[in-house]
Amino acid sequence: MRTVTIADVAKHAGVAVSTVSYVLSGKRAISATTRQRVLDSVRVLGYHPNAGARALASKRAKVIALVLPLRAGMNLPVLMQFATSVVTTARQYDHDVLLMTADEGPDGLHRVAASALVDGLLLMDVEIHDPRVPLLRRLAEPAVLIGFPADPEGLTCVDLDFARAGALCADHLADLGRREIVLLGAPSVVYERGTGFAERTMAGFAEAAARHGLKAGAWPCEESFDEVHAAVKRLLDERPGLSGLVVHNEAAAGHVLGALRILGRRVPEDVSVVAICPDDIAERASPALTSVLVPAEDVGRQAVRLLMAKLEGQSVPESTLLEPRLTIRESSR
Amino acid sequence: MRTVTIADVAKHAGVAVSTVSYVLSGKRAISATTRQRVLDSVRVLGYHPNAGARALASKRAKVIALVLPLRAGMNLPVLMQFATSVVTTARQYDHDVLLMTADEGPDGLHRVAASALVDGLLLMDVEIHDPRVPLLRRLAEPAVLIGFPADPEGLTCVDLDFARAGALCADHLADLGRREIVLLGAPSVVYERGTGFAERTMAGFAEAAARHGLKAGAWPCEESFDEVHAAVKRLLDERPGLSGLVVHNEAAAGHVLGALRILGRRVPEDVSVVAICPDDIAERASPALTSVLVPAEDVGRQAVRLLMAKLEGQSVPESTLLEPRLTIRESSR
DNA sequence: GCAGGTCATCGAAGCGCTTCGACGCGAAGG
DNA sequence: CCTTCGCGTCGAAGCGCTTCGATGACCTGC
Repeated sequence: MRTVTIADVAKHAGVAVSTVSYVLSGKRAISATTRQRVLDSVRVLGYHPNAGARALASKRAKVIALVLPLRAGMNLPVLMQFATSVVTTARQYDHDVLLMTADEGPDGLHRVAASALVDGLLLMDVEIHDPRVPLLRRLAEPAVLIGFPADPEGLTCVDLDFARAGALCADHLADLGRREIVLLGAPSVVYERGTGFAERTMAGFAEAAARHGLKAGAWPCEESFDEVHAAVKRLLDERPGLSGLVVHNEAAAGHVLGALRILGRRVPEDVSVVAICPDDIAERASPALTSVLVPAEDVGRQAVRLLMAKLEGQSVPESTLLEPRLTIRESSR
Repeated sequence: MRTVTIADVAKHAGVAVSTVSYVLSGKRAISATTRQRVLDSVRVLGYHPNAGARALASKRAKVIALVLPLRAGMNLPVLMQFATSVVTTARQYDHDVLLMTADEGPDGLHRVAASALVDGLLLMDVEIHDPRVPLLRRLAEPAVLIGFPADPEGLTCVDLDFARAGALCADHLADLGRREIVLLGAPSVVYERGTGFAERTMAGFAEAAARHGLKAGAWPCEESFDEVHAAVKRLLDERPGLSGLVVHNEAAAGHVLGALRILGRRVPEDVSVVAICPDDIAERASPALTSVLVPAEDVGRQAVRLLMAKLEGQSVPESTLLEPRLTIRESSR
């Protein structure tokens, strides 16, 4: 049983190969009757265009690369939601997704781009000084970045507006009458790596706190229960008047609540807690956390759309910031 | 700047196109001098073979599909480790990985296979009665499954030997002199879905417990802290003599320890706890959990190897069970 | 010293598809 | 009535690569 080719379809429908191609691509007008005949033949024979041949002739592989930082330190649920939404959205545009890990580095990107395996690139977890960015600028293939490098000039970047998110949290705590607040952030290694989003959150938070005249501070925060516990203990020792906490660290959020409980602080009576994390984590915590969600699905969808637009040759904004949304739950009032 | 083709390389090296091809594929003997000349030209010109053309001519895309269950209920870190190891291993065989979500279903598999987009398939999270299995049997493309359907006849399946894992846990607890033990498993929805590994663990556990003459039981277990807490409370009420616990649920493992602490049971003095989960979770828990790790990386590597072997036309075992390893930590003695 | 065999290389035929230019035909316009 | 146009369709030329058979050149061994 040989695989069905476009020539088989053409013969079966009694038309030329090119006619079948035009029916399938819609790039030229075809009469309704012919179109229907061809479509029927396609169905009857179970025809699927050969991806390689199509790519070769059209110079479009209909595949995009998704470069994921498959290493420790990232929040997995978010990554997954993101990946899912990228795959789903790409399929809506009739594209598939090639999975790459960041540790293939710039060479890997160059390889898939140069071999025309993919038409475009989606890079996640872009760092401030990302070695891949200079390459991207040189590449013919369009790319969309999740996150912002130091100089986004000429690139296309998408992200949650973390500065607004940080500010939103501070605003909320201020509204609740909390006067002394602290931001518990990512593990210190993340800051050292210069991942932009952590810093932008801090900046937005600090700005809003200052605007409200609050006493505010920001601490990095590790992810194991013991380390979180120790950090919260130190925090409460240094800031006995602490009444508001923003946790920008998905893995630590649950532990923070546990630590506060053990250390005799009631949430939300004594301390209001707000997290910047995916909804599922916030909801599962006890008490449920007021949170600004990282809209991983939106980011993925938006990123794919931008990439598709670029593939069409349309021009797109350099920077797309997604508006954060605060959901109020039990942990703050 | 047109992209460099094999013809450019041939001209630059002063040889025929086919010679370049043979140098690159190694499928025919080429003299050392010619080979070197060609390789130099490749380097100088920055040649990358066009993936589409290669696929078309050779009928090999050098891409495999990885079908991931990107939905709730799976353990994300494990999934990630697995995905990473698949991508890394595939690259070692000079293959790339196309990411697919399970929700494209059998049609999606058929599409990528029929369009020759991929040469083979790797399916994760195979269920007992998986609708994709009949399709796989019909497909020309080789496939490797992670997990076991009801009838693995004619397929190629890889998994941790969960029965041995369950038994290993029971053995360990018996060795410690624990006489009354319980297995806390996956959320009940997982059992209802008929995911084989959960049941096989239970079977192995029960068999070993019986062999040691232990009083044993098995409970499903949800994943939120509150539900875990409630379940553990109920468990202790019903089985006041409980002295050994096996937790086969990565998300709940940490919560179980917390619940025991709150309910006044010391670990490991009163209750020894063993988990079946990735090492990182076991290590991060407090006290650190004795655990049987799910060797996600091994599974991924092994699965890719099997798939590559099948692509070479070699015959491979229908079933590959990976031996579990128990790591003893603080939570049991 | 020549038949037979290697070894290294070449040329050309596809692989299955897209796309461009051409063509025939009926309708519209002069 | 003849030209012009546009619509629907066709044929053929690639796209860049692999692979098969062919061709010399060079050894062997009798």
